[in-house]
Amino acid sequence: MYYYEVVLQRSSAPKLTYRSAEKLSVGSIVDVPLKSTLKKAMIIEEVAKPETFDADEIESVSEFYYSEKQMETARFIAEYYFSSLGEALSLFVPYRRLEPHSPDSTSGTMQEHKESDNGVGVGALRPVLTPDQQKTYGQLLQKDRVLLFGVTGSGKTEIFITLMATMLDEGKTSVFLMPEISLTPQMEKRLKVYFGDQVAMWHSKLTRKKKEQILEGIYSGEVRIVAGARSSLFVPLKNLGLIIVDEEHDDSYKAMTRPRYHARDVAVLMGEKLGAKVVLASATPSVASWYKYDVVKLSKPYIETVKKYRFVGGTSLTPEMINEIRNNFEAGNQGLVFLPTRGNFKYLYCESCGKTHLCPFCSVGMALHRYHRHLKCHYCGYTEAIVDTCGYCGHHPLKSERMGTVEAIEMIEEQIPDIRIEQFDKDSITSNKKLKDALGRFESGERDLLLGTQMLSKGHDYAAITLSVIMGLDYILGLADYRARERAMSLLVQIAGRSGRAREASVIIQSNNREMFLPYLEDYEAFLRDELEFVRDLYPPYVSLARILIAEKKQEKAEALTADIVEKLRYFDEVDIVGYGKAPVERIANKYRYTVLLRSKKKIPLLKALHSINQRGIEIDMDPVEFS
DNA sequence: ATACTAATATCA
DNA sequence: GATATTAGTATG
Repeated sequence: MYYYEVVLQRSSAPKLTYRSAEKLSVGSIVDVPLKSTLKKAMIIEEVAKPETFDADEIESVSEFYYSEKQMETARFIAEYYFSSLGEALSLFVPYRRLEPHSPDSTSGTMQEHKESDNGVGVGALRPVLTPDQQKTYGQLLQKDRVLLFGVTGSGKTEIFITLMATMLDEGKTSVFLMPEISLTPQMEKRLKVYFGDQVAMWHSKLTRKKKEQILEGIYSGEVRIVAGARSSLFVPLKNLGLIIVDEEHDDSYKAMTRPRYHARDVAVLMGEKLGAKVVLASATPSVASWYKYDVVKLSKPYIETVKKYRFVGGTSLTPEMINEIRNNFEAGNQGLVFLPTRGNFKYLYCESCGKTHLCPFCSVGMALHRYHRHLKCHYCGYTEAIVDTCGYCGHHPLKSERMGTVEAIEMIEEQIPDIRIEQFDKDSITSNKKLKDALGRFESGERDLLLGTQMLSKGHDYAAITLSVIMGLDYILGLADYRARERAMSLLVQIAGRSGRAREASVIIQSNNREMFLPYLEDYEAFLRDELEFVRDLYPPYVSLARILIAEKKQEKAEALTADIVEKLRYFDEVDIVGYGKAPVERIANKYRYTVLLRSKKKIPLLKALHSINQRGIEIDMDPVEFS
């Protein structure tokens, strides 16, 4: 009789031990009886016969299994991102055994499976590259892990396609990550031209049927390129040669539910484990990746265009901005208006000098809590009375208002009666079809103005836009986030990049921090250099951050648990407690929320400290990107 | 996680 | 006193 420790699928339960008359391999997916039901479970380890209890028998063994590499990666994710192994493994789609009754062929690694040559004799179709693209492609070939820094419109996609074609010719498969499901249809069209049925689009919103079809293709070896959202990382491709992470700066790569992994970082890890090349790419790379990885630049835009930047003041749609929109409209051109998305909080900022009222201890914006009549730092919890006068220039009163998409549209329509506006935000774009329709109406010229939130910045190709209006950048700058500057800067460049693809364009930037943005408009590298100095010794990539979330029905309990955790953490002298207290969003789903923010120069001591205090009822977020 | 159990609140 | 809701605990 054999005994095995198993973890339950999608469960945070501890490891349990079951017995089997047959020898089974680690990674096998089995059905086990628990209480009165059957559960799916994964075999983790063979163990000796337990002495303190009688183990139940494994009910059945499925034809699916996790490879050693998948197991290793899942172990890492569970350890580093503080999930159970059962939860981490459940991210992956398992492999399928080739022969149903193969005698324990040990769980294969991804590389062990040699691809049967799928009748690709003529070599994969490739786009024609410009000399610049060709050169960049050559540079990428030489690196195992690299950040491709290419301005919008520089033709990164053709280079990706060429890389994937090369992989195909070598008998290797590729994964191509994009931050948003909404971006997949556009990319699908381009990829299909070159790869036909060898490419499949993958994301969590696919129907079960569709997923099964694609998996069938992957198992049979027909599908050799998987492109899509972050879950594409976990499909069972054999012989993986390349992982591309497009728009690598995008926070959507960080999972907001357990396991709270960062797909970009896991991609790098998997690349190392599997010996696959990893290419991160962005027109506005994250400061962290810029610091960590070798950079290859592709600077020459595909189509050279001229952009005129202009800064304007104010905090809402000013007559000046409406005039710009009107002029552009009357000249028969299309335009784009961005305003910052939702945001649960309002911050105090000075209309005169544009500065945000900051926490004296954290250099982040103090949030206005009107209900409590106070200001609060969302990092350390420091609170103070509401101030009314700007600490920098003495101007008063301070402003705290923002404008939403609906108000903006009403205001523009009122003053430019004939203009046709397409609303483009979370409220109006609730499905893929609506997205396609909205973009379709704009592209066909049925609409004159595209007005929306963050969605506008995400890599969609728009036709010949000649005017971009970017509102509320100061609001983003003032967010309680150590990357507020990075977010504002990247947003500005991304949105500006949507315009002027075909001809000269104007970019109107509403900000009182002209001097902050101006030096970097044509030189993002300079920004990255300066920003690295700005965060040195305080924030990533120089240190690691971790955030502990405590949520309890009873406030006293949450508070006590927080105090208890903080007390325990004081004994770890390599870990700084940046701050702790009520979470910015104090109550969600009837639970009182508290947070602790930690900082450490070294990962290992930080992980050790966190593992020592980990318990149910708390959530640990490694490398957090959100602080609400 | 989840089934099961004990403890406690709710209601007629 | 019976039933609904919540908190606690063990699961193999």
